[in-house]
Amino acid sequence: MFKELNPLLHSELRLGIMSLLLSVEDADFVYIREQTGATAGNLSVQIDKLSKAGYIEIEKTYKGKMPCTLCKITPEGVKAFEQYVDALKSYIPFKDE
Amino acid sequence: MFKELNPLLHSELRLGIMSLLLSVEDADFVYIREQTGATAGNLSVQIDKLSKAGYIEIEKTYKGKMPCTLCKITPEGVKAFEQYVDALKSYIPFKDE
DNA sequence: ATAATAAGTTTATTTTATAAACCACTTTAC
DNA sequence: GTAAAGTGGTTTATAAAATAAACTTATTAT
Repeated sequence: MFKELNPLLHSELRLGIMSLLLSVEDADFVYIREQTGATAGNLSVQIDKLSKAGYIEIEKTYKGKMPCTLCKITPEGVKAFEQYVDALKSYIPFKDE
Repeated sequence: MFKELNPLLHSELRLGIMSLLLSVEDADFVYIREQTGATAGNLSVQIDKLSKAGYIEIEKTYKGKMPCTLCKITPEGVKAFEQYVDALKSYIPFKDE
């Protein structure tokens, strides 16, 4: 009847991160924080979870002298997101308006 | 950028309950438990939360001599569900296939 | 009468999300 | 230079949530 919702994606902030990363080549920590409105601590934790699940890749670089954490969605991440959306459809009658 | 996801609805079980109740006139506790696969304890708690939020109405009746808890979605519940779906769309590129 | 089952509820436990506190470094002001 | 403030995060502690286990009350079967 209802498909299981991947708990790693069924989280407002993590879903936002993934949604954002789906639409860009990559994004840095600060940009993601600004776009999602998350606190740095929360973002750090959630990014780490997504990374450990293999849904995103993290590259620590520098922008000038400042540290810069780049995030990029992986193919597994894209697949998991698509499956999550598919599962959601079992709960929700979606129509594009 | 991303709309807020009503935390009361952004829960796998509660979303399932609401989705189910949207499609029927009403449903009893046992039926909801069967359809969602939830344990009775979990279902009891989540139904209570939805009820306290005014999203569903609970009527305690009897089926023969057995207690029977009937649930029915309220207009506020329908509205909240629709808003939740709308918010979800800010995270997810939905297409009907 | 006793045992098993049904329909829930209450309570306790585990997990999760979130924020507060902190660290390393950089820039700005004196 | 050195102190103060700011940037980019991480770690740790707290609050909230989901979930299951244990319990209650009544019913049916033996």
